[in-house]
Amino acid sequence: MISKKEKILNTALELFASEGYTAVSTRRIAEKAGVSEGLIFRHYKSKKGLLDAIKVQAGERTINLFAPIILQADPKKAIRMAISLPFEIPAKEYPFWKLLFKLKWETDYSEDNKMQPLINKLSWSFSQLDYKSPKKEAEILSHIIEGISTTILRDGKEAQMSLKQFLIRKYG
Amino acid sequence: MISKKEKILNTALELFASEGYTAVSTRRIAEKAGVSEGLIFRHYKSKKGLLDAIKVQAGERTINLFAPIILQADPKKAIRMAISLPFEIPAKEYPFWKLLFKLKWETDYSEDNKMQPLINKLSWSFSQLDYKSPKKEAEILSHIIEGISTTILRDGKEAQMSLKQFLIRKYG
DNA sequence: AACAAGTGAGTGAGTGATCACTCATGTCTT
DNA sequence: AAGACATGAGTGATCACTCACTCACTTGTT
Repeated sequence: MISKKEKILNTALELFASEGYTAVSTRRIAEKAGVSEGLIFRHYKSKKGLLDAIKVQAGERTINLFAPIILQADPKKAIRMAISLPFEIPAKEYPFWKLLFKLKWETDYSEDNKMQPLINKLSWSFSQLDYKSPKKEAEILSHIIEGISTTILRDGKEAQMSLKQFLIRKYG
Repeated sequence: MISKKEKILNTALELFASEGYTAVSTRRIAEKAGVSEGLIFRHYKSKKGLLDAIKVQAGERTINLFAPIILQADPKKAIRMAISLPFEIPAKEYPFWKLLFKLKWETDYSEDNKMQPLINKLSWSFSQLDYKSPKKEAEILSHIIEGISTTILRDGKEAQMSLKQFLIRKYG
């Protein structure tokens, strides 16, 4: 059984992702979620509070996504997993990650870089494999992964599959 | 002498870039630009029309930015110029490019990929230099350039300078 | 040269619609 | 009965946009 509180959060997430935070009214969220508008403010104080709750969830989901890579002891495997990461995201979660990528451009949210733990792990991996500049290699690969993620979120993963193989060969 | 019409466009550009399209009211644009609110609608029919005018300018500026690279006959030089691109943008133009990067995530704008001409040129360059998979190399480098651009627009270019040198060595 | 007629940039009070948010009230569950 | 959950009409504020109007300036006529 999914609670009305969760229903509100999921609906807001979906609408914010596709149309943007300011463009979506609390009335529309309530209608689409099948609850009264007042209930939004009972559970999440304000519209901003609703967004904050989504951001908290975003942080948790990001950690969960990175966890298996961070914990991977084999540097080669860690790099392969990082490259595969954008392809592992199920399509039904696309709205969620789209919203995260949008939020990167909001002034008060860009500060804490969610990618940093992954970059650190990649840096460690390249270091283990005796790359000359592991830190720079890690930064570059993280840019590539982020770029591929962006493309996948916009156009789907199919067209990017061959690029994945190319990267795994290149870094393998 | 800068016309009021231009003043409106520049002010809207600045506010849209820093706070987002929907978050900025036409009243605030008028106040900051030092014109009446009505004038906005005389020159640009609607708020959406104002955004469209900015998008047209964006397309022109992007072409101008890529032009010297596209025209470069030496493939090595073309690649170096592409890598240097994010560092050549003057700080006063940051709001403009920030807005462009934000707009990438708006549903009706993401379709036409402004980067494609640059990717094609890079692909040609790698081909000239006998890379095995010039197309994929070009896609990857374009992701790196876009990632560096994003970082520079958010945090400034200083911290990225060493990465630029690293890339030029790598691809040189 | 003088003046009437016309043009369009520019104004700002005013419009209905919609915004985030409140609160008196109703309906469950125990 | 009582407290938590839930409602939706109502609130002032703000939204994008309109419109009647002014005024500096150009154009046509004599």
